[in-house]
Amino acid sequence: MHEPLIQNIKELVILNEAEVDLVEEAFKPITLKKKQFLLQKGEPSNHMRFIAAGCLKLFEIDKAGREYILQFGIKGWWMNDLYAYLSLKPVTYFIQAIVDSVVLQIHRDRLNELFNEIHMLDRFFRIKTQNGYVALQERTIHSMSQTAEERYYNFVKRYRIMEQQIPQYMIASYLGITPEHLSTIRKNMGSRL
Amino acid sequence: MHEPLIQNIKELVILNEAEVDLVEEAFKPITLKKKQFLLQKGEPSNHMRFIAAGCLKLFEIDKAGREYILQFGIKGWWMNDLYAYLSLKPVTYFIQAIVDSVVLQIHRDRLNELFNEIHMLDRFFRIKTQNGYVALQERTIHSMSQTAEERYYNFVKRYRIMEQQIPQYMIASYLGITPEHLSTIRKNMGSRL
DNA sequence: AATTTTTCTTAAGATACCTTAATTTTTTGA
DNA sequence: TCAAAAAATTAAGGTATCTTAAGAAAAATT
Repeated sequence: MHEPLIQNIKELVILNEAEVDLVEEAFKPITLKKKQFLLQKGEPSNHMRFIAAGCLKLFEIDKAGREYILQFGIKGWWMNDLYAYLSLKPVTYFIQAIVDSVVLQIHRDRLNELFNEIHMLDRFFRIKTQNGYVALQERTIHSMSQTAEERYYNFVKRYRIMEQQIPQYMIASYLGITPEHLSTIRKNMGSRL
Repeated sequence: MHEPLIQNIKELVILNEAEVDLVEEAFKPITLKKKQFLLQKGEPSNHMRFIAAGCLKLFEIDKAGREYILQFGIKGWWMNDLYAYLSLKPVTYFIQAIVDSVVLQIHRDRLNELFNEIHMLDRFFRIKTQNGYVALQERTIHSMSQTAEERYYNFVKRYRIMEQQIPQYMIASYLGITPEHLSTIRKNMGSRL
């Protein structure tokens, strides 16, 4: 259950056995059925969350009821409404399982304790967040400089594994286009894919 | 010279006097004339950088020579091609002074030493990066869900201080629109501003 | 296997934003 | 203080993407 988490941490920092035990004890599993919500707008987000299995989406719904997907997550990814988590304010996003999933989560208070007990954990989250920031910055550049077709092509190339378990209309939302437009793009790309 | 930096760090974590001295010694000032480059595509980015005065932009230039501004920075902001800094690869972005500026910078090697000497520094950069991530995520959502006019209006409301020292065509680039379109938007907004 | 629900496709008309190009205004530097 | 450079405006025509609406295909449920 906890192996992917420990492996994920050990990719970036060194933990001794006692520390591994501390971490394993602190993270509790949550299982989610397809379409089940992990987080809904207005709730507090008191946990840091790691995806141990499955696939989830983090998204916003605007006043017109339109859904904007900020992030997909699969096994080995971290997912949260970080602003709500850090500020203790109610979340503005939703997190929902796209397929049956397992999430490991730790309460903010316990994680903050762990930061003092395991110095390397501060470092781990620093590096993780830095990497996430870099990826998001790249997405920002691409959303400004590339056409929808280019963005779709790059998404498929980069996230083949995800693409297979995610419906097309969600990918469209992630790319910032309508499902209808993505459909036309796919038709036009034809054999090039 | 170093006060804004120390203040910036002390907003988030506690440093004792010895640690303050260490930090002040480690960060070296660089002065930049308006339009001078701090970083150009292809160079390595071996320093973490803090803006002590002035205003700079971080941007990409695509094959067609078009400029896409990823970030503005003023006094009290951090600025870097984080990917290049972390990966040791050549930078893909440019950093250029918009007005005369002063930057405090520390070499990666020295900063990594400091992470071991001052545990709170790991935490400082973790929190800083988390905040940056949250801000970037919000920008992503807005670029998907808002019109150019809404984005401009929010930019002006949020970054009044910046807006005054930055030419309009750069703000257009940051917002992902053409200078011509921003001009029309301003005309249409008219008295509403 | 049949039915319902979800997802994907197609197409026509609408619109936000872009491109190009010329002109005006503002800022900079000699 | 004037000339040159940089920045902002205007406008016409073009294009990427959206909206709406309907139907087809695929997947889930009974």
